[in-house]
Amino acid sequence: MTEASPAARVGRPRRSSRQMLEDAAAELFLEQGYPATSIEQITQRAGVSRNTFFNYFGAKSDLLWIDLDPSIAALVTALGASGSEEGTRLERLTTLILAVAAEHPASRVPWALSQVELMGTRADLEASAPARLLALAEAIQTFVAPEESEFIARTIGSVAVGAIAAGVGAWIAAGVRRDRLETYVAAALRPALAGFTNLAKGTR
Amino acid sequence: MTEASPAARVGRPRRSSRQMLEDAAAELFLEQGYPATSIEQITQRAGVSRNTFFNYFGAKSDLLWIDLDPSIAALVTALGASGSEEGTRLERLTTLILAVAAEHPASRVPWALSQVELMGTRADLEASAPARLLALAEAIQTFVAPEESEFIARTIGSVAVGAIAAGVGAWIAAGVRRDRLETYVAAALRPALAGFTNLAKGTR
DNA sequence: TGGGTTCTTGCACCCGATCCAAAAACCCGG
DNA sequence: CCGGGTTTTTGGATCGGGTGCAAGAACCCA
Repeated sequence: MTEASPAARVGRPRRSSRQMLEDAAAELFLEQGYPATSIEQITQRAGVSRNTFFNYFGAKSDLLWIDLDPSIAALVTALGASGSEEGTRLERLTTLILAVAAEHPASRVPWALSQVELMGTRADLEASAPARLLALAEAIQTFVAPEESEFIARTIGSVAVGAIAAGVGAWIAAGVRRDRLETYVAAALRPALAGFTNLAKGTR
Repeated sequence: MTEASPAARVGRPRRSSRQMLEDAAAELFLEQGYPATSIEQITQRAGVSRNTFFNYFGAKSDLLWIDLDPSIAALVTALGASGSEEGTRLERLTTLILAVAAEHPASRVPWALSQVELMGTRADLEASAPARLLALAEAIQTFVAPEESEFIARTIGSVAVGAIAAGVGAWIAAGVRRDRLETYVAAALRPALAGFTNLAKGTR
């Protein structure tokens, strides 16, 4: 996705181009729309070379996920780092997801998603979504894996991601008067995962 | 996705290029892998011009979905055409999905999916999946919309698609000794949708 | 002052995708 | 059997995202 910036304290320092690139891109996307804006235009406005863009972003579509990527990564690491506290992993899954959702800054509402039709981001947004969502699904799967069959673990991963996506989508679509993110995610996630409790005796 | 072929009985007849293109592509993907195979190579082996490819397929990645696209389309139309029989729409949703799954030919197991790592189809497969899955999610959403709130309808769409994907994935991964497709889809779909029944009094 | 390291840049290239105009192949009415 | 109307095929041109590479620039430290 996005190149990590190890902030090396040796060698040539980066020209702090990253933020400038993001800003230039946001401006141009608003002016002309996403598809009509070429990477060259972005780098031109930012005052750097075209290739420099790829030092900071792996793809043009990475710009669409600037607001969400940190929280997605946070959730993935949270799932990986969670020790064995009390409660079934399925219960703790919901808790963890909602906790990360609660920590997501209310200000960071992805313009690429809220203004899809205005900026024409849909196509690239769709194409670049699975890379994020599948990473999430896999993290969820391995998180619940110890207490579920492989098949059910995978299913929970897919289903949870679907629910999260629906929740986040509703949160974005709600407009400026929107409630807190956890509210939407919880409302979608709860019923989606309800059917997986006590599945031991049954379909498994 | 794939261009419709109205089979016009006037004008220049199509060379039966479509099947030839599919075959040539399948061969080349096996020989060299998907990313290493260019559209030009495919059309060359099929004996047609490069542009002809785009008369039959909207994108290279359409080749990856040859086996699944018909069933996806069938499900979408089935959801759209379903009159008002008995039972809640949520119940009929499962029935419809499983019916379409049951009609999917057992022979049509997408090689692009079963041989992901062998043929290197993952990246393009991911990028082209949402176009299909979102169409499905929307169809499901509008199907259950009359009996659910907008938010819950959307959530059901996302969650059901997640479950279906998990089921189909397991079906493909099961190898040649796989059971019938409906079995896997049912096992994933049932628990995923269970939590949405009798939601009227509660989270709604 | 001279490495070693990292960032930047230019250049070349590949490939998927789109657009357009011309030619080819067919059907049918006259 | 000849000449529109229609559709497919094709070639040519163009665009833009993405990759690879090698040279140079900017910095730190010894």
